[in-house]
Amino acid sequence: MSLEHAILGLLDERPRSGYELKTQCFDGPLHPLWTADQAQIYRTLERLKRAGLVTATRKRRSGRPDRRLYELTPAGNVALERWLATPEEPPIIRDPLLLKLYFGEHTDDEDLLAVLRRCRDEYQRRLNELRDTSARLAAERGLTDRAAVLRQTSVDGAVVRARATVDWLDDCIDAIRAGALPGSQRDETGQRHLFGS
Amino acid sequence: MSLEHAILGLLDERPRSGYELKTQCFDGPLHPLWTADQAQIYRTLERLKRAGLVTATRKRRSGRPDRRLYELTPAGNVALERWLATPEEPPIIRDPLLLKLYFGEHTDDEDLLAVLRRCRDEYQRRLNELRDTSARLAAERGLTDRAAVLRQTSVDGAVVRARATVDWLDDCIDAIRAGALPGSQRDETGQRHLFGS
DNA sequence: GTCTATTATATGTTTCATCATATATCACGC
DNA sequence: GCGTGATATATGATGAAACATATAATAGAC
Repeated sequence: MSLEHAILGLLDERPRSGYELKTQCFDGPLHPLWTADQAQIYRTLERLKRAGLVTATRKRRSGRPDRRLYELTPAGNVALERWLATPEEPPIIRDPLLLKLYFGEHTDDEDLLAVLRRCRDEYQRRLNELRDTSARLAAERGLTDRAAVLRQTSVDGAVVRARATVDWLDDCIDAIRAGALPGSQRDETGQRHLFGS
Repeated sequence: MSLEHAILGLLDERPRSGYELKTQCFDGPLHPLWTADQAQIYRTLERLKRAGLVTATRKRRSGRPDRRLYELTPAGNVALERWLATPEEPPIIRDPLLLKLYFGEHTDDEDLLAVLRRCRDEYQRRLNELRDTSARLAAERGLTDRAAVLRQTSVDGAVVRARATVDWLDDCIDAIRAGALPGSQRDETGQRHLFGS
């Protein structure tokens, strides 16, 4: 499971608590790349501990509730490195938006546009978030820092997809607004189309 | 759930059996957009039947085992149209490849390249599959056919992402091969980098 | 002193997806 | 007549993710 290894990667930097993993990592710089539920994080930490890949130590702190600091064991480090060097199939993407277009024959232009615009705005929001993350990584980094360059590369991978999607959605929206869909209210003649001609 | 509605969309064209949905649809033209396990299809059909959105009739056929033909009820049609016109959040994407780059500080260049190339090849394979699907849709369609244009648009949405991803991976692979990563065996000086300068 | 927000961890339930496996009919080759 | 492959449906087990809820300590406001 990838979440396990994401957590191992984060603990490889330094020991952290479940709370810190959630609030400082998965809700922070990692958010546009991988999100995780709080419940899932604690259960995964427990599982990693049972597997001997991390150890936990309870820390008492004045002024705050106790917390459990997790850190990598040598076995955890090995598991992380092995996972990092192992090629993997890219994930299967299931996007309801594509289905709504695919089956959209009887949906009218206005409804289609509403569906497309909502997705466009959300992809734009994610793109902005990715750019923020990228800027923050750039600010932290030294130019000879392998880790920082790889992080930017990783964020960049998410950026190119988000940008391609926003551009495609903009094209779709413009075309439909121009009445390019056959059978639309704006296309009584059937002469103009999204594709071809 | 989107699978439910994908099935409603397919049954809206014509009545089909579970087997046909699997072999002719989800393993066919729909494959690059949405895949579904056989077990999941039959269980979803059962659920749609219990919800009154489809009806099933057992068909005896000489030379073949019996099959159950499912068709939309009026309620099923309403549910489909309502879903189609409802905007929805785009899915959260969790891509292990991005994590492997993000945490790749201690991975050496050769291992990184192997990971990237494997993903590149698989995205290229998917891109080819999408182009086949697109070509088959284009061959079937009349130019004034709203359904056909929307299907091509939908496939096109998947195409632009796959292409953007392949291009990005090509850039990454070329850069690493050129020794652009700080700390790599090929970059003893630390002077050349993937980003900046 | 009580209420609220923050910090911190934990458990129960449900849904979706995958995998494995079971079962049955029929065509066809041999 | 026996195995094999295609057609066809179904169930059990498991895992990943989401959502809700519970609990508890402390700080600070009022």
